[in-house]
Amino acid sequence: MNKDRPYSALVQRLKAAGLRPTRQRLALAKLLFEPQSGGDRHITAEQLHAEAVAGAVRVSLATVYNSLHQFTGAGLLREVVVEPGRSYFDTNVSDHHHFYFEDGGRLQDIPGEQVHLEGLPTPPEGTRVARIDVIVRLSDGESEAS
Amino acid sequence: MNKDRPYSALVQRLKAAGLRPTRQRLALAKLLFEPQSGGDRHITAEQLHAEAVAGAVRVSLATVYNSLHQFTGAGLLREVVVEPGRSYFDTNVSDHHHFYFEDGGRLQDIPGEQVHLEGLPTPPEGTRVARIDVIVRLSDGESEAS
DNA sequence: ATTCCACATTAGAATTATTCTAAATTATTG
DNA sequence: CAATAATTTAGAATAATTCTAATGTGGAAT
Ligand SMILES: [Mn+2]
Ligand SMILES: [Mn+2]
Ligand SMILES: [Zn+2]
Ligand SMILES: [Zn+2]
Repeated sequence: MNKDRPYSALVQRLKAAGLRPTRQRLALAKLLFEPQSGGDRHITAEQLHAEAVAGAVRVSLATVYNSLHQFTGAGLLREVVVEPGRSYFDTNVSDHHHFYFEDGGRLQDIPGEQVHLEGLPTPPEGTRVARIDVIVRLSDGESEAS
Repeated sequence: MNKDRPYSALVQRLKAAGLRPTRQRLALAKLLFEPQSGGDRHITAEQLHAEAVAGAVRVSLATVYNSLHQFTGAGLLREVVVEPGRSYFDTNVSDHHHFYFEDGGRLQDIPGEQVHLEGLPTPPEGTRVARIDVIVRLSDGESEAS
């Protein structure tokens, strides 16, 4: 609605996270949190950098890494590891799980409420559960008939 | 019982997997599958290489990587990814899950039977579930009182 | 508006885990 | 014992990520 201040919501979001709303962070936040094609995103640093460059945003890869980690620290993103040597950053920070398509290397959300995990042992003394990740790895091919 | 042929069981295991029982593979298999301190192992390539070297086994890091991947391909090991840039190889190839201690970077098995996962959506057409990983990430600190 | 400085960005080098290459070695077969 | 194919290996190469140290900038204070 505000064509005059198209970034004001994002500016607030960054400020609230204690991050200065710089040109680079703002542009990256826009790509991450306001995608043209709605919905949540699962993206690597390299991919985001490529998008930025394609969108005529001047930003270094180092800054993309910095920003992704800062956003993650601030709870705006979540880091998901499915393969050695590749980190995905997830704009969906709610409790949820993932399908991982092993061929294409794509992630797809599984809403957290609909999954129930039972029978997990109590965590050892002196530790607490920081997070539970469920990753359903999918490969090509029809599933077996029952 | 067989002091004469202490490796015969491992030799069979490798042969059955279509892998020549070379000195290197045998020594690595022994470290992996016959640990002094019983129980399953979660180990990185670097760690296994260090153990081998410490045990006066001459083997290159490249061969450790090769062997770990060959063992994994043969179903003798399973690869577990919990952190970007670090692969653990798991001697427990049964269906099971993991506690991950974020501070020390250690993995601990959670038996598969005792955990029940319900409400997972059906995998998309043309795909099948290759594996389901549940990783319970633990950090230091007492858990909240209820 | 100008100054100031803590915070932010950046190019490029460095690091880390892993893979590749091509030559030397070894296990098995005949 | 060859002969052959599989295996090992040192070292180079790659890929993702982090680090360094120099430069730039947002925004508070004047
Ligand atoms: Mn990270
Ligand atoms: Mn691998
Ligand atoms: Zn997600
Ligand atoms: Zn395990």
